[in-house]
Amino acid sequence: MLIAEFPITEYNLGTTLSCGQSFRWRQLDGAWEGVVGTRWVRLCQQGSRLVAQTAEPVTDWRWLTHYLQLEVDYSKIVATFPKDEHMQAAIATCRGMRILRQDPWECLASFICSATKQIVQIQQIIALLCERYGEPVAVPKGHLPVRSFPTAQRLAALTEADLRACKLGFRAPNLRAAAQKIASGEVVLSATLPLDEARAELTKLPGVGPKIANCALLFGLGFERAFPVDVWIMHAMRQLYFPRRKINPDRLHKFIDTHFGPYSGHAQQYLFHYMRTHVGRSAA
DNA sequence: TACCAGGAGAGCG
DNA sequence: CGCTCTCATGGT
Repeated sequence: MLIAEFPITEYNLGTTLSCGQSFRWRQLDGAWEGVVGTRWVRLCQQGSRLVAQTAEPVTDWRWLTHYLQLEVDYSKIVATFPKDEHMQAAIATCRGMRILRQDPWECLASFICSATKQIVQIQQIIALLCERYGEPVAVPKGHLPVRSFPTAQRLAALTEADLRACKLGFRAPNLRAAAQKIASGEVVLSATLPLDEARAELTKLPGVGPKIANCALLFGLGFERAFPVDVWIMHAMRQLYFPRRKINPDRLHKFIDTHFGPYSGHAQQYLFHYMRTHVGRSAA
């Protein structure tokens, strides 16, 4: 099978693939093209069905349904979000947006590249890394060649200069060292440890602090309570939840832990996308 | 042009 | 502990 259809409800594919949790999807002729693991795939949402096309025959589609989290009950998650006006506005804006389940290494490495970069630039950096150091992936006839995201082993073998040439700047030594520690097993990407321990493991890596660790935990390792706080979320907190009040970091984390519920990571992504698309960064 | 970007970490008082 | 500075590069 090169083409499969999946019934979907309350799923917004476009928003999900372009909201800043992943960086390799491109919109082309009303469809989305990307690479999941080592497979090229084209996705198209037609109302309540999702059409997926691959380059090579597929019998087991779980790699895709798991990545897209198609089996997840959307309304159950949104029902746990707080009922405050800002969250409700964010839900209205982002309806159907899902949290993906990405490859943990690709996700971690991508967010190591993301530090103080705009999303467009992150996409460029990752495109360069894949183009130069990824493995070729099968594509349909006549399609431009595509490569997978480079493994930790591959990046670990590069020089800092190789990475700087991919526009990583001061992130280059961090990505290199992280790749080496993951490749050697010195640091483990665990989806089964308690959240705090999994985060502590990740922050052993150079260039990985709480924000980037939480991104890897949420988008790659399935920790749905991991709550990345970047500049946009700080704007949301200051502008929406603590207007004209000084934010004490300790109090902020208590608020985050208690206010947003068991799927706070999802709620975070709603606020992030809402701020970027409908509120803006003014009055920071 | 000046400011800022899905930050982290060192140095300082 | 809390603040400031630096890191590299390019978008707006």
